[in-house]
Amino acid sequence: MASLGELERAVMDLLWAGQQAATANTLRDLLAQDSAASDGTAGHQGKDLAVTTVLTVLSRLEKKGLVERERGTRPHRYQAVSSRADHTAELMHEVLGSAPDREAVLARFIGSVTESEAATLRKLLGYN
Amino acid sequence: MASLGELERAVMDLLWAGQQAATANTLRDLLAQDSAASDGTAGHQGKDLAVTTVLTVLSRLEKKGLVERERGTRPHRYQAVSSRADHTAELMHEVLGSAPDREAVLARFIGSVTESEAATLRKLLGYN
DNA sequence: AGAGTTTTCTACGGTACGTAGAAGTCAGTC
DNA sequence: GACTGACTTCTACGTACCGTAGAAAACTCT
Repeated sequence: MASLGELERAVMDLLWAGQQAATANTLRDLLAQDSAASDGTAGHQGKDLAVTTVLTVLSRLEKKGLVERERGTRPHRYQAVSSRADHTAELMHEVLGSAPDREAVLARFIGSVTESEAATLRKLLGYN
Repeated sequence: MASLGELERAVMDLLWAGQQAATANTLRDLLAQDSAASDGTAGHQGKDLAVTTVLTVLSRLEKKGLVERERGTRPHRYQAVSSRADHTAELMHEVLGSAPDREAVLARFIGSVTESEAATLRKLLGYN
């Protein structure tokens, strides 16, 4: 229960990128900017969104436990509950846990890892 | 683009478990059996499905590239395109690739790995 | 109290999935 | 070669999720 839609994902990316809590308006502006990056690399594409749209998405993300909001300040400020790295790692564990034969999965996983990733892993596992 | 619904997942689990290609009828029977396993561990739960339901799901899985069917034999026979381990590992890579800071993700991932998993990983990465 | 800002409520269209009946196709029989 | 039974395809409906946003309510500041 943790899959994200395209816009939800875009919002999370912004929250993860900026380390500070942001308001819905700020996020809407950032989304507009991003979509204006029409350099072909694409990404999200599209016209400016209504603030209510952003707020709806933020509410949904809050319900999913990915986002936290400060209700004290008047323009509520939103921030990611956990870092992107943490979230992604957790997701990876979820995927790994979805199979009964974890060892086999890890074997395949390692089999197609890049050399630099392998190096990172060796370093991380080294001391022990 | 690879998330599965509950029934789709149950069908894939059966195809992954049985190493042989199976017909829709066989799968329907297996699903009925599984759901009868009312030992509280739950899992999928539910009454017998219509064969057409199973066929629809199989078609969708085929379109997603997860399942392959032999059209030659009359009761078509279905089988998983790749093993569960392969599929799961691929998913893990997808998740890992969804973040720009892979190193950081791997660090968190390794941080919360069980000891036996860590051992497996060390073994797999050892020779090099 | 009034005006502007912000949030909540409600809602609609699209897509995915569980579910299955109706209709079409195929293989073997009389 | 037409008929029957098995199998497959087509079509469809209900639910849930997501993008999207207007309408209404709540709040703040003057």
